[in-house]
Amino acid sequence: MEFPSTPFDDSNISKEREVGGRIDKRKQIEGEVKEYKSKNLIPERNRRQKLNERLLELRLLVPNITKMTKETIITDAITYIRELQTNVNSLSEQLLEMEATHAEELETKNEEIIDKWGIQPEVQVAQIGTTKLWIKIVCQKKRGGFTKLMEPMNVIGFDLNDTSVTASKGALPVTSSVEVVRSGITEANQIREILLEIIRGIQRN
Amino acid sequence: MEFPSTPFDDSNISKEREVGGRIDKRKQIEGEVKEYKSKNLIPERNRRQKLNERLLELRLLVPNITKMTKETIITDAITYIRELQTNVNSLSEQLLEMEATHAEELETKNEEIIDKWGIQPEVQVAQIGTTKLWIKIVCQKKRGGFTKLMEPMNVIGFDLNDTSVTASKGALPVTSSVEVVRSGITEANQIREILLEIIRGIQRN
DNA sequence: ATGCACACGTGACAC
DNA sequence: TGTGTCACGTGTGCA
Repeated sequence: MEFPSTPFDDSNISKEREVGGRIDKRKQIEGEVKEYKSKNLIPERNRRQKLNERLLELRLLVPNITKMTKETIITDAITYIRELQTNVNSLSEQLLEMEATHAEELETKNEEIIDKWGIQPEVQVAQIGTTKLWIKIVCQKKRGGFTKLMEPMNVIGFDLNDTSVTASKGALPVTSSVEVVRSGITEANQIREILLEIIRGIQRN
Repeated sequence: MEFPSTPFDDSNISKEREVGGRIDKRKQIEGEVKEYKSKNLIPERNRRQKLNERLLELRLLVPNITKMTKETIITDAITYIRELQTNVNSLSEQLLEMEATHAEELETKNEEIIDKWGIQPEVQVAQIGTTKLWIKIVCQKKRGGFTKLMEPMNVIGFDLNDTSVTASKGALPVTSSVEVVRSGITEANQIREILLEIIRGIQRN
């Protein structure tokens, strides 16, 4: 990284360079030695210095500097800001688009799977009492599927009461309140897995 | 949107304001009326004007301006640039991360599906000659699956030669060169769909 | 020599 | 009253 040119500097400050060519000339003309200083002099010097410091700081922040002129520093900063703004815009656009396509792709994949393999079985199990469960099952409708689903549950040791089956197109939602009659299994998640396996078996055959 | 304060302006240019307090004083002192103008005067005016224009342009580009001071314009621009830079960084990071998680999620979903339903059947069909096809099938390995796959193909009217079956764990890759003996179906994609349906039927039962 | 960029000191002006 | 910001014209050095 090399700077294109020498920057402006304040190193001449209070050097004995004939600054502004002002004081000295006046001295020559008037023949006086009265060194008048404006009360503004020092604050103004500080102001200029601070401004230049800020300018250098800005220059440090902006890459691809062409020249070290005050004007070009600002101009380059302007183009750089524009660049950054468009970058931010395009990036957030990409992000949103990607989010959308992501969701869409997942949806497409789900549809594709349903199309190929039928509805993905869904099982919720909630333990109500010590021996009581609430179960919700959604699986693909199939000929004789309901009895095929109920049979193994009896085998496992579940006693169903208050079972509601709402027939919908393609899907078979079942909610049931279950009394666990003879079974050591009481952990909801475990029961859920077992039911899922049963349903998959039915759905495959 | 309201500007916080009056901007600096160049409207005083060439007004009869005792600029710099310089010329007039000199006139008073020397008693002459010679209106000396530095050759630098006009270019310097233009330079200042351009610089201020740039400064205003910069100010226009930066939101959340606190004051209209030259220094604050630059300072605000600096903080704004920093802000934009961090924005760009975080956005591109998010983008990359999202890309990664996206791919990962799809992969997870695929694995999940394979775990639940077995390998997704994959069929490629390429027509070589008028009655010759090249077929590649990858499906889940199953007991008696191969013969179950071959039978219906004979029924459809395919005559298999140069069939290669490479047994792999879980998967059953089959590549085959097929002579279409008695069948009106010659469109590759159509054949592909039929084969897929057959495989799905096998995989379900 | 010609133009350009700069720092300088100053008066004016606003708050 | 001061305190801060500005535009101005200028002299200087650099390319």
